[in-house]
Amino acid sequence: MISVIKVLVLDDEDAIRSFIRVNLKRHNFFVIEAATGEEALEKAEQNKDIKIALLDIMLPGIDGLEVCKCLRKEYPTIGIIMLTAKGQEDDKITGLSGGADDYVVKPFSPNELIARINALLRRMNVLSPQENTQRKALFSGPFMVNLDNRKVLKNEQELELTPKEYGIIKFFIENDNKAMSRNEILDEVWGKNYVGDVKVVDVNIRRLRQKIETDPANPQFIERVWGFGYCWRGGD
Amino acid sequence: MISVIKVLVLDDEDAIRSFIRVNLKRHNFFVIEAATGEEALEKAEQNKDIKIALLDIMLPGIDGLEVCKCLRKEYPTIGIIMLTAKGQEDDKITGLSGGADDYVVKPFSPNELIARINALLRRMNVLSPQENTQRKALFSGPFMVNLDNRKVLKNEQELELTPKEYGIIKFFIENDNKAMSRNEILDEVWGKNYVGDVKVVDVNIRRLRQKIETDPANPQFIERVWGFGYCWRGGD
DNA sequence: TTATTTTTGTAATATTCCTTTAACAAGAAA
DNA sequence: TTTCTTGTTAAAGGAATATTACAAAAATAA
Repeated sequence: MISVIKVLVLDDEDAIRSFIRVNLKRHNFFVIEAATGEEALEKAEQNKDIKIALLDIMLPGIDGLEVCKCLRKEYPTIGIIMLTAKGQEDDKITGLSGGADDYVVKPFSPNELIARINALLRRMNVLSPQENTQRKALFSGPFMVNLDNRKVLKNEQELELTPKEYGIIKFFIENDNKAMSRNEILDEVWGKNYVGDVKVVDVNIRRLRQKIETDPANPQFIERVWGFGYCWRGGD
Repeated sequence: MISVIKVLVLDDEDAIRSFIRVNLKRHNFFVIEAATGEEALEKAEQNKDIKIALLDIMLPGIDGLEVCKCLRKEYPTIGIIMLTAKGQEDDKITGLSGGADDYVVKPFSPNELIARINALLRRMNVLSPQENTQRKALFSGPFMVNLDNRKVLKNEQELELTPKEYGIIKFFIENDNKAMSRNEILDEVWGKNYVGDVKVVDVNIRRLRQKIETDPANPQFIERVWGFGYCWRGGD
């Protein structure tokens, strides 16, 4: 049974809140937003079942650290992740000693944020075993790569991938929208010591396309980059 | 999630502020202007989320260096680029030791300024990965060359370029407004070992023009330089 | 172990797309 | 005009990629 997980997001920048909201919603989190420390505490009061709080440290007025301490005191079971800008490294320690469970350094990718939240949820033991496994994963478009059991889903549908195919799609999704040369793929998936023709990449790409593309003759996820290699287009 | 990046521009000359404003806006920066040091500090006070400050050094009253030091002290995470006039080279050291992150020597081209800002933003790590990718790009007039996924846009519209065409336009834009001989182009795009007629350059230029010029019969971006080669005119 | 299945690499062929060549036209300079 | 440079076009040629079949190797099961 998949219970909805409520996440409180505190950041004064609209753009960042919006960025976080969109990405959390995509992963079925219920998002509660706050632009100020006061608002955050208010929202927490109203929603006792918040599981995770994402708190920006740098804020006008009551800052993220204050909010962190208050939340920790009032709701000891809540998971707290601090959002810190690079260069505020010192704040990490401050944040963690202030009762936070983890921190994410801006800029973070949606996938990193999701990964941190999922990791924290796992540590907090609020997940059922199924959910627990489900949350060790990469996401891209309709794909989910479960790093735990090495299974890949497309639209909740399991794909039957071979080890090489799994390696390729994982590498691609880790490098969304970046053109990768055959040799980069070879080094990553086959290892730097591999001796043999680079052409193996082509053949394996072909097999992978056969399995993941809606119309393998007109690939939309694995794009070819003439004279260079291939490029993953998750489309997020 | 393209969050707007606020840039503070301090220069006493209207013309220069205007020049910078126009070009920054073109690249989706939010521009905050100040004509005096006092005004700059005021504006900074009002806009805590300024990411980048462009400060002219030579100013009546509080000069750019003073402003730099104040900003650095009050807002340590802000990125500071000094604008120095040619001949004030000494100021470079002064500027950087005063806490600046970079400097640009006047007169500068819009593209140089944008490139410096983007490079600094990347160093500052304030960009989300997507933005970061977006900013690993070259700009020239309506063109954007994404170095990450090797795509070229003209007015946000993707162009379908072949590898050679991509190589040529990239080389051109890296050398905006500089006449390039056929052999320089050949060496860069085809490689120094290439054996064959230099004429391939002409033919490929022709095809590239076909794809990028509004009126290929009257090229405005790729200009011919009689008896020498070609020259890119981004028009910034 | 042996047998069976699955996965992977190789190689040959086909296909598509890109590059080069070459011949001619047009334009500029002498 | 004559000569040289550049632009245009078409077609040949070549290179990169896709596809396929088969064999080898590895993993799995009996």
